[in-house]
Amino acid sequence: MTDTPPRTRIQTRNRATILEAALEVFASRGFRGATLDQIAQSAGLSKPNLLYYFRSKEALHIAILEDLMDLWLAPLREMDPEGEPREEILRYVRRKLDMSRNHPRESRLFANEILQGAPRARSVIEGELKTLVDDKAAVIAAWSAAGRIGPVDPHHLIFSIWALTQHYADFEVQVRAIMGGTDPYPAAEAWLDRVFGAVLEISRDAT
Amino acid sequence: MTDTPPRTRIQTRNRATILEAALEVFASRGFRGATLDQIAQSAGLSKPNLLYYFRSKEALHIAILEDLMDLWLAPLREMDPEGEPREEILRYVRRKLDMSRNHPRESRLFANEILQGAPRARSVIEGELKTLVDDKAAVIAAWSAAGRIGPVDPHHLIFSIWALTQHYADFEVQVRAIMGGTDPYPAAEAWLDRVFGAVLEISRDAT
DNA sequence: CTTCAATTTGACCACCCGGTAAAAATCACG
DNA sequence: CGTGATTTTTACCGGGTGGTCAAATTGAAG
Repeated sequence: MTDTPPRTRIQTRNRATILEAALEVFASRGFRGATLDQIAQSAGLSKPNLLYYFRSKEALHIAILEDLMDLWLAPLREMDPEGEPREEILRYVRRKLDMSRNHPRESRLFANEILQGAPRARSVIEGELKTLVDDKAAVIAAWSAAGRIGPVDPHHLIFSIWALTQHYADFEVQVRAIMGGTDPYPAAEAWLDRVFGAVLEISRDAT
Repeated sequence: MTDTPPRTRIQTRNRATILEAALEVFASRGFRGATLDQIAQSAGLSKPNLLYYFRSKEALHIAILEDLMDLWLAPLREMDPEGEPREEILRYVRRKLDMSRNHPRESRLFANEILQGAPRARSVIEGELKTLVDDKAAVIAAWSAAGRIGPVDPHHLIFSIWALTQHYADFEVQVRAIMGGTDPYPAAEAWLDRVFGAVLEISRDAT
C-alpha cells in the first residue's frame, strides 16, 4: 500500500513543490485538462524530472487526493459528541466555510473529481468518508432524538453543510460575478450562521 | 450573432442527436475530457460528419450552453413578485430541485463550466444571469423589508438555493455512496422544505 | 579527490485528438 | 430518370501529450 516514504532532503522538497504546483493546475483545469508540462513548468522542473518523483500523471493525482482527504475531513472529525450540539454543528459549519476560503483549490479539485464520477476517489468515498459520515450522523440523530436540537435528517444536514460552504469555493467565479468586487465571505458567514441557526432551532410549538 | 437556423429535416434531426450526445459526454468528462470521437460515436455519426454540423468542439459546447441557459433560468424567472412570498420561494426551491432530478447532466455540465472559471459562459453570467438575479434579489429584499418573510440576505439566499439543489445532481456519486441504494430525492425534498421554511420564518420575538 | 548513488537533462516516440480535403453517396425535386 | 445540392465517408495531417531511455550532472561520504 504505502510505498517507501521520501528520504533525502531533495526528495521532500521537490515532492512538496510538485504537489503544490499540481494542486494549482489540476484544480483549475481538471485532470484531463492539466498537462504534465504545465505542472512541471509551474514547479520549475522538467517533465522527465517530475516523472522521476511521480510515476505517472495518475499517480500524482492520487497522491494529491490522498493528502487532501485528511485536511478535508478534519472539521467533521472534530465534531465532539460530548459537546453542546448546536455549538458543535455551527462550529463545523464555520470550519468548513474557512476551508472554502483558505483552500479553494483543494475544494475545486475535489469537486472536479466527484463531478467526473470519482474515478480515482471512489474507494475513499465509499469507505473512509461514508464511515465517518455515518458515525457523525448517528451522533446528530441522537442529539435530535434527545430534543437538544430540532428534528433534522442528519445525512441531509451534512450534505447541506457541504453544499453551502463549498459553493463559495467551487462556484467562486459565479459568486463574484454576481456580487461584484465585494468579498462574499463575511456576509456568507453571517448568513450560514443564520440558516443553520434557524434549522437547528427547537420547534416553537413543542410542549 | 445568430447564424442561419437549420433548414432540412436531416439537419434538425442530426443537430438534436448531436446535442444530446454531446450533453452526455461533456457532462460526464468535462470539456477537455470529452473527445469528438466519443460524441460522434454516441450520436451514431462519424467525426467528420459531426463537424459538418458544428464547426468545432468549442462551437458545439457553446451551442449546448446557449440551449441550456433558458432551461436553467426558467424557475427563477417564474418567481412572481405579486405572489405570496413564502410560497414563491419554496416553489422556486422545489422547481430547482426538480431540475437536479430531471436534468442532472445539464447541472453537471454547467458546474463543470463554472469550476473551470466559466471560460465560455462568462459573458452570460456577468450579463443575463446577474441581471436576473439582481432583479429577483430586489423582490426578495422588498418582501423581507415588508416583514412578509424573515430577514434574509437575498443574494445569499439565492446562492443557498442553487448550492443545495444542485448538490444532489453535481455530487450525485458522493450522495449515492453515502445513502446507499436509496433514492435521495424524496428525503431531499422534505428536507429542503424544512430548511427554507425555517429560514423564511418570521422571527418569533417580533412584536 | 574518488566513487557510487541520487538527480537532472535532452532526445525521442507512439498515440491521441481536433480538424481538413475531396471524393462518394444520398436526397429533393422537376 | 436526371440533376444539382446536401450529406456522409475515407484518408489523412500536424500538433500536443504522457511517458521512456540513456547519458550527463550533481550530491554525499570516505
